[in-house]
Amino acid sequence: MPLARKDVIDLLEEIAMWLEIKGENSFKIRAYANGARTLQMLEGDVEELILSGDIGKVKGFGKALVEKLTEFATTGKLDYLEALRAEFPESLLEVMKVPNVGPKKVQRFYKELEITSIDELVAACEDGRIAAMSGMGAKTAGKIIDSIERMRTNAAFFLFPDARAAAEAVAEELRALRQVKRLEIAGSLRRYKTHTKDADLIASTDDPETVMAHFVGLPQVDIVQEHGQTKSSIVVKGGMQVDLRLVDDAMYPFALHHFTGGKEHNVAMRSRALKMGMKVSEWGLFRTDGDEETLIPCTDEASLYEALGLHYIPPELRENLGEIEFAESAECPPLVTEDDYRGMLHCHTHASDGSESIENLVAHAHGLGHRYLGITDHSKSSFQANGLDEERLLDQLGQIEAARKSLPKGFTLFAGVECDIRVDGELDYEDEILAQLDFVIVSVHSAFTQSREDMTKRVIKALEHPSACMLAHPTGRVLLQRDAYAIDLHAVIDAAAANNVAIEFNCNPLRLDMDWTFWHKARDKGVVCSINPDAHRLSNFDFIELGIGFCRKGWLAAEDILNCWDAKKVAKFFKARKQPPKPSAAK
DNA sequence: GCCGTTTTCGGCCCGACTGTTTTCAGTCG
Repeated sequence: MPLARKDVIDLLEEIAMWLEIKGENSFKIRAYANGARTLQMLEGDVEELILSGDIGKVKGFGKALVEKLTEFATTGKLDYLEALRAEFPESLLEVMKVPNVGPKKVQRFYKELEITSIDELVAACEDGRIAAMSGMGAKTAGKIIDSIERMRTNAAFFLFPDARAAAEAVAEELRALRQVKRLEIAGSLRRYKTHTKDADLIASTDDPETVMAHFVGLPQVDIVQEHGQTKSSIVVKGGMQVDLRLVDDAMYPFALHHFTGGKEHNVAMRSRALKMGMKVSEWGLFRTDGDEETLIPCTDEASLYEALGLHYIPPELRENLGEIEFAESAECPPLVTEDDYRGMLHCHTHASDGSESIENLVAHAHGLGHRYLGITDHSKSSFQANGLDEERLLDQLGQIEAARKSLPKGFTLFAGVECDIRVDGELDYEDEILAQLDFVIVSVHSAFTQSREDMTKRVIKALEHPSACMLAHPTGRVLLQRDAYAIDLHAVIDAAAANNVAIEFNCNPLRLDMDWTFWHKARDKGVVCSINPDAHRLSNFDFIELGIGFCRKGWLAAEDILNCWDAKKVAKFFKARKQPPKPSAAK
């Protein structure tokens, strides 16, 4: 049984968690947590990386981590972790997940009250045992019960568009106040993370008291968690937490930068400042000289970066995944914008499971300023989606041909299909049928439980088919609902590059697939990206904006994205891929 | 536990809010 990346990540994360509960040195804990995080992004076969010893060359993996990972990769277990597990009941890891309950409390509850589970914690809060502990009180017990209640009733995470909509609603109310000078949504929403726990708003004002009072009194407030002078925190109806930070307008760029994060980006920025004899926080950038601190004024985030010897780093890239090193020597490449988008290449009509006619889709796309559109209904194996058999597909081809006679001037309509990749990697139509189309998208809609090896082979075989032009939603994940199927995406990316097949960034907010973390490397290997909402109705075109944001996060520029090319170049890309079918003996 | 253009030892990012204290620990981001 090969060692999966996820097993190693889970291992390191679990160790970090136990060390926290034990009350270990926080830097030791961070070493394990950072190791897990680094592995998430590291390319290549993790088992190979460990067994070859190359893992030791990766920053953050020192002697201790290398030894432990080697033991785990060789024997399948780790004595160090077993020993940690033996010290505490495993269910304490669950208790750690309760908001406002951290390692110190977990440890005390366990040692003093023998609490090992969330249920036992609730009981102890209710019967007064928690309140009776030194340093605790009735409020603490009540707060813990509330946290558990919220954790159980609300989803822990919110999808990007839901979270942003909730944040926008609050932001709009606050912007309407004359006391608010500047306000922005910061945090993970500004960085385009696929899902988020809360929203962070940053605003500048001369009158924090009034603004805060208004914030905690908004009609959408369900619970006020904190109400301070510079920071307050509410839970809005629907369950999402929204934090507001208020600063003086001169401090706004520092606060905006700080609360945009991400955490690791900030840590790296502060270390950098220290090395340069400066100090940076949400309250400013200071030159330090002994106890003397002199503020270095910055009018915006760009000047903050400049003061630290860096080119500007767009928010989407701030994850400490190489962007700081990049910005030391070069300007950030021009990332794709919404204005670059010229046409959508994956949508469904009412012939399969969409709700619109070809004409309506064309009119809508044209109305949005698009210059072309690709029609791609499901193929025959997708019974659940009313997939088209050969006869219906050819009939649709005729309809597209007819529709082309009355297209808006300069608009191009591509005839395609979203063709199922069958269990064995074969495509869902004969080559002669596929060859009649302008382009073919291939994707998996069945047998999600195949082994990683079989699924990878299956998809790669489809990419090697001469008609395949694009791989749609490469992992099949449905965020917060269904995990990705097991697949070696790095191998798939290599195959896509070798065969010049585009990979989709499916910007349906439930999919956002292939994940942003892979695009930087995929682009470097020459893979072309195609941003598509996989539209089933007209409103789905709105998802394109999300796709642009997430592809910016993946470091992509307009030239890397098929949909930003003009129709002629797109057609050329499809044609280059498509090869004429071998003459059939029957004809 | 990791790391090194101050360092192989001694650092490691910084601050707000809450609850329980009466100066601070815990938690969060």
